[in-house]
Amino acid sequence: MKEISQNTIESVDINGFQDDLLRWFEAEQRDLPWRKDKDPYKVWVSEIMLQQTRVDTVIPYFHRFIEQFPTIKDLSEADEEKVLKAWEGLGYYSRARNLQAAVREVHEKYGGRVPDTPKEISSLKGVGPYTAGAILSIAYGIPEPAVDGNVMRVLSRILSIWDDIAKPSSRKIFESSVRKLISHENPSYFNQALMELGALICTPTSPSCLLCPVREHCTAFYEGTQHELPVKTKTKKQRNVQLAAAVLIDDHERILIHKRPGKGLLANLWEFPMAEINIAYVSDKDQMKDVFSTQFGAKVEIQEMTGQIEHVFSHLTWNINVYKGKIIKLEKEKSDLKLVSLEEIKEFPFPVSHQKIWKQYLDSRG
DNA sequence: CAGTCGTGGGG
DNA sequence: TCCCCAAGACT
Repeated sequence: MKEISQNTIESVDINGFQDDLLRWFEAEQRDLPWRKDKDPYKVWVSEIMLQQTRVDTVIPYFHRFIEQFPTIKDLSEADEEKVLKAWEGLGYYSRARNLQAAVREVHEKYGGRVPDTPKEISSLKGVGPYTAGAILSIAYGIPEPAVDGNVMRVLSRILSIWDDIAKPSSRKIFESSVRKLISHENPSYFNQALMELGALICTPTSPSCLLCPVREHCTAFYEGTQHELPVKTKTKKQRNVQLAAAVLIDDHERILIHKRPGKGLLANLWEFPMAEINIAYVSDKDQMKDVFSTQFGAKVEIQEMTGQIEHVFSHLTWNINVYKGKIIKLEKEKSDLKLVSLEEIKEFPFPVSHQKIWKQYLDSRG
């Protein structure tokens, strides 16, 4: 049996820890666009974008989003299609739809002022325990915990907490730790500093303990267990889905696109007509014609298979056979089907997988 | 709780 | 190439 210490929070010099952490953050924090002011709306947008997404990825999206939707009123009045287009490529698109729904609620119910109580802010769509604490502390200076993956990693090492951070129930342990450790003079910087430390120093695989401003407070550093913490069980591997998609053109050079359902994977994004196929079949052109005809009520002619696309999601992989074809006749108007020109297609939000399809088509077309 | 929900970068 | 991951929330 491994001898481990646990819950050493009683032995932590809380004031010393706060001082060392905050001094480091004031000197070393990155110059990030959402740190220019404390506008709760901008803090909110940044926190939603940063969910499961790297800082470097978010930066250009944040700039464009705030330029296009500078205030809560602007985002409230925007078409969802525009919002999704601004989110295109960022992933987890329900974040964008939930953000707009929540912003509309703030606009109507709170007169455009982001609420500053845990109860009210947590009731907003897309605002979970982490985001609630982040907005309350960063925008309003309220000493609430904001426990993300960084904070769990950092505190698991400092306090030698061996609970599995993959389990939802573990977050409560870290929240209660933060409540004991948090600076009431500057909860905003305290929370941001814990995350910044996790991002820059106390990294997952090779933490830079010799550069760490709080290593003197760190149990894992003393015991040499920084590479064993945090404990995190791994996820199981995903399944594969075999699909066929087609770029279908009518005799006016217009392209047929399909709007995905409002729930589930890539909800409300547009795509080229696509259907799941049985790998057991040899998917020849005649069979693909039937697939697209029945699925989309369109009389089509498939010319050739132009390529294959593999796209990996968190929990599944798409293998897409891509076809090129012509539209003979659309049976009737459907709101989720549209014929668009080469110019118009740029206005619609597509998932990255179908951006690949479009790029491949344009290349093959010369 | 366990599965769903994206994407691009890095070891 | 493969796998893990990165400032989580929802069902």
